[in-house]
Amino acid sequence: MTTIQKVAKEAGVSVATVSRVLNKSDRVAPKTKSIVEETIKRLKYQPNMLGRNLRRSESRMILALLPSISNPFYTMIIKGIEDVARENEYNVLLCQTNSELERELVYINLLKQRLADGLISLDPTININVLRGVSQDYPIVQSCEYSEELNLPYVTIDNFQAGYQAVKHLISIGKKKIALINSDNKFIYARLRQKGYLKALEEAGLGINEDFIINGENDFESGQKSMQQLLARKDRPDAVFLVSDVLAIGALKTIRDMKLSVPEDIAVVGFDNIEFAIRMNPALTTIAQPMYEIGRESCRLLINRIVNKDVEIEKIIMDFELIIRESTMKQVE
Amino acid sequence: MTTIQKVAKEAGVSVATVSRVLNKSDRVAPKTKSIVEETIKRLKYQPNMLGRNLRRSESRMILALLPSISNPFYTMIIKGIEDVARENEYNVLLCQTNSELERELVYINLLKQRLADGLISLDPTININVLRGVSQDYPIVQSCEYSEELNLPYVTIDNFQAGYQAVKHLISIGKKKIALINSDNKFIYARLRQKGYLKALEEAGLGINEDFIINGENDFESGQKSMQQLLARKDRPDAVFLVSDVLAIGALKTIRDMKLSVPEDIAVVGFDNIEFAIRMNPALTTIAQPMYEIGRESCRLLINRIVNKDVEIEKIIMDFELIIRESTMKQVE
DNA sequence: TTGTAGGCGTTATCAC
DNA sequence: GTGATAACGCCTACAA
Repeated sequence: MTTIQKVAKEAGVSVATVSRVLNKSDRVAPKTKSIVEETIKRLKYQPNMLGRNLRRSESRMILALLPSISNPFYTMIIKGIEDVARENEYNVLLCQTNSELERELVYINLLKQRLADGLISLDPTININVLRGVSQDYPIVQSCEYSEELNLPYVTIDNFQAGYQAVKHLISIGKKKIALINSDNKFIYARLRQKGYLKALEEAGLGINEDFIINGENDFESGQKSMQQLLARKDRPDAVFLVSDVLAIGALKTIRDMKLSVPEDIAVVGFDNIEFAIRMNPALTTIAQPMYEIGRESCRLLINRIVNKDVEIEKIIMDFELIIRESTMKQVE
Repeated sequence: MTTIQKVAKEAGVSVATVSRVLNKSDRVAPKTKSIVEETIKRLKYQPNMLGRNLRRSESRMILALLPSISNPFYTMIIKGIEDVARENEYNVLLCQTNSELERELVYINLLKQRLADGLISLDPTININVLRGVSQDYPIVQSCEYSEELNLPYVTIDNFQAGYQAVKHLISIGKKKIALINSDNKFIYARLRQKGYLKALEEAGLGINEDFIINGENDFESGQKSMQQLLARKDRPDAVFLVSDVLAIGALKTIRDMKLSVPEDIAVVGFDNIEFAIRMNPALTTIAQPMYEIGRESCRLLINRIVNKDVEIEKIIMDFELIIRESTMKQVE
């Protein structure tokens, strides 16, 4: 293996000089510099990051904790995180927790073992007290899902407003019996979107039917099942707001199986605007979050904190957008 | 920060002893051991992996090179890789190359910089000669996509047989004008599946129409466009085999837009059996690969090679399965 | 401008 | 069974 020692010897200089050339910081004579650079190239020398990392006491690795990369919701967020990381010469370790506490702890240990410099939490099942403890010692940023109790930076959208707008839209196209298929209320986004849903109904003078609110997992399966449950009722809803496109895609399958039509029998609004949303049959009305930007901002905040532990704690609210498609529109024949 | 030194001092032993306890390899007196363990717990000591990695000259990090995690095709493969990695105390860095050479090179540099111990290549756009050069110095395994020229371990399925079976199925349901929407022929899987397609047609005495074979990108967009191209023809096909479900989903959208029915007007067979396939309208007939197992095997081979550079070069062919669904079946009303 | 040398935290080879 | 101590490869005062 070519080490900095060999380069130094070969170039007839000290390791310090080679190191200076490598880190282009210090002043080094142009002539010496070119000799060293030539030698580096000739010996195909690449610095051993294991040595550098130990010396600098950093890993230049960022953790992104998420339940599963299979959820298309995370795709663009991850891309945003990775882009900013790369711009700042960090690598990103995607940590699939499968929402299991045990896995989360394994990854959080990477921080303690110095294998990662910071962590972006995208969906914590973790005990809030554990997170609080860790966040005192290591840089942590919350993305999308967050806890106000923790005084940590986060990036999110106004989920209350988003839920409110989604349901207002359904009301505006004449729907009166609007159901909500939500994920677990342990999530702050779930609680906020539900609040928005309730506010919109109240404002429109539509009564609230508790049976029209269903909480469950956030996957296809659950979307299908929850929809079945709603459609089995005598007084079935004429519209449904689902807190994710994945849920909505599951629901669309159920609706199709029951030979009902969208949006005539049931209008459907999803959330996230994942790639598939526009390709569904019918194309899905949904709330678009600026996922790429959310990812970028999250990573920016984290790196700020890694570089300067005492930087101001930013809390960023991004804009969202309601995208109206076939699932709430009369089809043009 | 708690270091091994502090633990040693606190426990009244030498760092060597603490290290022995940590690595549970060497014999150490039960009494000493328990004192050290107690001290470790009390001081909440966690070994600094930066130090260990430098000393051991390993990073315990595995690279998985793939174009994009957004392609659901990779989801279960990645899970398989990660599971085996974790079982062997490795971490996996998912490297999205976006099929750009430049990015691939960045990640391959991580090997040279000792930040990774090995690499699983899932879709190389990289120059074969570059890969050959790297593979002499570092452990590399090819997964799904591979090059026979490189004498490297790989895990894949019999893509020729798979293409052959898919098209035979279409023939068996009475289709005669069968098109192929393929990805780029630079991929070995693309060439093999095409060969299978041709063989099935020839065997059935169906002529080959060059215009029925379309090569393009492997994404929704391309599936949509290629299908448009086929349906614009006067003698349009009555069936199409697409080399990925993602392409097929795009194609289904086009077919729907044109108000044609599946499978009556056009039967559709995809490839990969991604999660969405069964949830499409109509549900998609497809070839299922044992993706999770492919991932596991790939990682197993890689770790074998990391541990022992001179281990036998295994080449593993896994089984596939044709899954018949609505897109090639008369709908039961 | 350049070189010397200490140390980052760990493991592993010697002695004892 | 245990303890010194020398690496691993790099960076960075401090000297020169």
